[in-house]
Amino acid sequence: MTTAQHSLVTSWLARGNLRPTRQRLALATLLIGDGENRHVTAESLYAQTAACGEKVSLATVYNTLRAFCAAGLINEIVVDGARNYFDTRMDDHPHFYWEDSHALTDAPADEVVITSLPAAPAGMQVARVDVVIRLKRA
Amino acid sequence: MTTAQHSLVTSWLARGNLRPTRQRLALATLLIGDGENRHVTAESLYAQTAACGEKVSLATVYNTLRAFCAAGLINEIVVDGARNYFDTRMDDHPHFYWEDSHALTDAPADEVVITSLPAAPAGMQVARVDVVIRLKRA
DNA sequence: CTATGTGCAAATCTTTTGCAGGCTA
DNA sequence: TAGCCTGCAAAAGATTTGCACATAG
Repeated sequence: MTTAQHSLVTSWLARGNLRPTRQRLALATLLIGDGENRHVTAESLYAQTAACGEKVSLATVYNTLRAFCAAGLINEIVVDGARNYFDTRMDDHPHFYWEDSHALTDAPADEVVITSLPAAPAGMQVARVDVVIRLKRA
Repeated sequence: MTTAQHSLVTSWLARGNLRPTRQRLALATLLIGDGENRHVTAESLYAQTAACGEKVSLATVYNTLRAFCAAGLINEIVVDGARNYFDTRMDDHPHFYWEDSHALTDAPADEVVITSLPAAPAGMQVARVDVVIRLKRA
């Protein structure tokens, strides 16, 4: 981890009022360290920590992803009943879900245009509009 | 179950090449017996069978919903990592997901207009576009 | 009669939780 | 120091599966 990454990640955690522990720094660096958006599952992120030599328990990966989510630093995306995905990008945007590989990627937001949306039922408000474009092998 | 319902449900099962067993008839009647669209989970459907005196095991409810799905008679909708929902309506249409009650309902399809959609990546095709409008208490 | 379908209990898989010890502010 | 974190193992929930018995065609 470079010093530039370190301060980026540290301030990111600070924004969520989360203490910069070794484990959180490691996970946060994997998530946002290079400025790219990431789509991970607990398992995939856990595998990455192992791959780069960081020692973080699976339970902590789960707990930390939940903590990041509760702190408004990442988003949870539901596309597959078998596992939870988390997205480092916070704005409401469409996704591609690759059904054969179980991969989740961003879809170009400017190419998905929703012209109209029903009003929320009485007493309710729209929390978010999820658009998932499910892809299968042609 | 009226005779009209019986023939409706029987032909529905036949369309999926599924034998009309007592359990399947019971479940199918609850799902499409009155012509209305239903959104169920395995648990909710199981509870309904119990409520109307039909004896079907929970495992069979799970297996049967999977069978209906594989036969193209119902659709699986993913909106909540904790449980699977099934929709008796087969066309691609938007949903309201009530986050506080975990209920899933149809959203008026004509009020959700998607003007443009990105092309599927090379070698892929769009299987379905899921639109879920997540509602929270206002 | 033969292939399917069903029920039960056990197994699986992902995610959460209790608790003792460690670490940040 | 006080409170928040972490790790481990156990718990929890939803769903699937193995196997013996039942049933549709």
